[in-house]
Amino acid sequence: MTTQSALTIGRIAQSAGVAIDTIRFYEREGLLPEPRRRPSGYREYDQSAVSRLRFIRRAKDLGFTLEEIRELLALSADRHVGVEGVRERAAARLRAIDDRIAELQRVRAGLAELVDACPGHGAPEDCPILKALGETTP
Amino acid sequence: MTTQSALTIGRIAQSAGVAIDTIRFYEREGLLPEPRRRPSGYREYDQSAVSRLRFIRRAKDLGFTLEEIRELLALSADRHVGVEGVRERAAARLRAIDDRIAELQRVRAGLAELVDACPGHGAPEDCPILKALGETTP
DNA sequence: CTAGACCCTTGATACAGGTCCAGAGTCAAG
DNA sequence: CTTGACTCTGGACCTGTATCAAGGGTCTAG
Repeated sequence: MTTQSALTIGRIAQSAGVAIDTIRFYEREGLLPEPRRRPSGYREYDQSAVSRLRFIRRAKDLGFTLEEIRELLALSADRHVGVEGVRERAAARLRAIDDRIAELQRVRAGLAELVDACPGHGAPEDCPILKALGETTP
Repeated sequence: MTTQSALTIGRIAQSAGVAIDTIRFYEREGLLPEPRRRPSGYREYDQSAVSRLRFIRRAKDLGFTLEEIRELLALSADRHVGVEGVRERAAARLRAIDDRIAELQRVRAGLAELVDACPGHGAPEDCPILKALGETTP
């Protein structure tokens, strides 16, 4: 089903949509296993490397750090506690996102109030934004 | 009203709640004006330095970068276009926050769906989180 | 065979926003 | 005067996530 074609780093970079340097960087960082090498030293990949790169990209889009992704990858290979671990990490990430959203909404509310109250002209002393930031004029 | 007491860097660090090194860093970066010096070379501050440090801290809490804060500070000193500029920057920041919130909510929805669908046990092949990330088992 | 595209390694660089250190000088209290 | 806390400078270092360069070897199409 899967062709065991030998892919070069350039090819998998292309099909996964990441830079070649990034792939070598991920390898150094332990996110990608070290691939086979040709006698010349060229790295040789198969399709699974592309899958893994896509995994990484999507997880990054979900806001996981590379460190967390490393964990997820380790967990996903562990068929004992793997799935529980993965679900737990994902739930934790979800909570972190919720916290971040709440925080941003707080900040947003504060800032929106200031922007609304600011006439947009006049003396710096009368600007509620500057006032709220704690200054009148330096 | 305000005492013109000579404050050392340690004192203003204390009362503004930032590290001494950070103050020197802000000075180098042009966020704080260079203060007077004692003959010994010690920096001498007055209360306004504390205000400015608090300004910086609050603006940082609102998500402004140091670069943006530098701008805000420059604008706040400009009594011609100052207030308009400040209001505009604040409004831009508000829009950026809204964008970020929307993005996080998209991500959150995607992740929540996966977490809900994951049974939390069983084979990695059956975990929708891992599946969605593009892997079965490495 | 050759030209040009590709790949290798090592190490430097970038961004933001600091933090830490060494070695030396200064200040205030007792 | 001594002691301990404070400050000075200059520069190295940190995290995270890459990106780039130099100098060389390899592969493939024509």
